[in-house]
Amino acid sequence: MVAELPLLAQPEVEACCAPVRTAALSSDDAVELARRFAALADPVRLQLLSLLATDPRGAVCACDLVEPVGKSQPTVSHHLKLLREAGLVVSEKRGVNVWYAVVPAALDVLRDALAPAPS
Amino acid sequence: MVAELPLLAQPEVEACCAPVRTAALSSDDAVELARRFAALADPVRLQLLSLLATDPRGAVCACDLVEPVGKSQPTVSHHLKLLREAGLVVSEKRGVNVWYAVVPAALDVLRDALAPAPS
DNA sequence: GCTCGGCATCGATGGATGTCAATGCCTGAC
DNA sequence: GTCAGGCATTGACATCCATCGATGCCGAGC
Repeated sequence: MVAELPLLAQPEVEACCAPVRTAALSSDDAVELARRFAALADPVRLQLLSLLATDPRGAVCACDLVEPVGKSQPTVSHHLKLLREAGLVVSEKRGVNVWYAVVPAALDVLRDALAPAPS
Repeated sequence: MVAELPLLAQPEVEACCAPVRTAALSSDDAVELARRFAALADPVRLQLLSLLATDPRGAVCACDLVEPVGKSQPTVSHHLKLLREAGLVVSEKRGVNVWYAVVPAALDVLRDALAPAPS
């Protein structure tokens, strides 16, 4: 339904940690989950994610991400790197430009971690 | 199904911000959402939330929260304060002790913010 | 009154993080 | 080869944040 451009290849996303509300979190699981939520704990990164997730092309050129968030190019590049390291986005070089796309499955994992306990 | 003890009163929880994957986030919404996710971006706070959410009594005495997370009493108190300020937990004094309970609706709000865009 | 126990607050410290200017590295065009 | 543009990296700086010891406050019991 989209994509004149091929979408970026989606990586496998590993689940993580029992849902917070279902079982007591182990210390290791808590560290890992916190690391992932930390990627969402910045306004610039949330705006970037939102821009990527809502673009009808399914991906956005890095050159089109700087102006909307109102930060310098190095700062945007820095946040994109963090998002990439958190597995929330993927990137791909296309000629001179770099295109970014969200990894929906990675957001789903975080969503599941907040799911209510069964019954 | 629970509660010999009365559960803590649940406050109203205000929704916040269009879902990240549905519409482009405004700058203000992004700041507010980031503030809420920041409350989840720490292992100790996630463990505390998990302890509260999974306790069959629906609430836990602060005195029973220090040992499980392996941090000092002031540190635990500090994190509980942040969780309270983020609206993720509520507290109530019962005699000498203070009891804490999660606010499930507040976690649901964060979950909804990560919901996939409607088809 | 005094004392003890539970929790919050304060103050200090070390480490993580957001930001930007300057710079480096590629790639494509000429 | 040279040049220009796009993005990443570096270095520096300021700010925030997690942590803990010490201390304060308050309620219950004596």
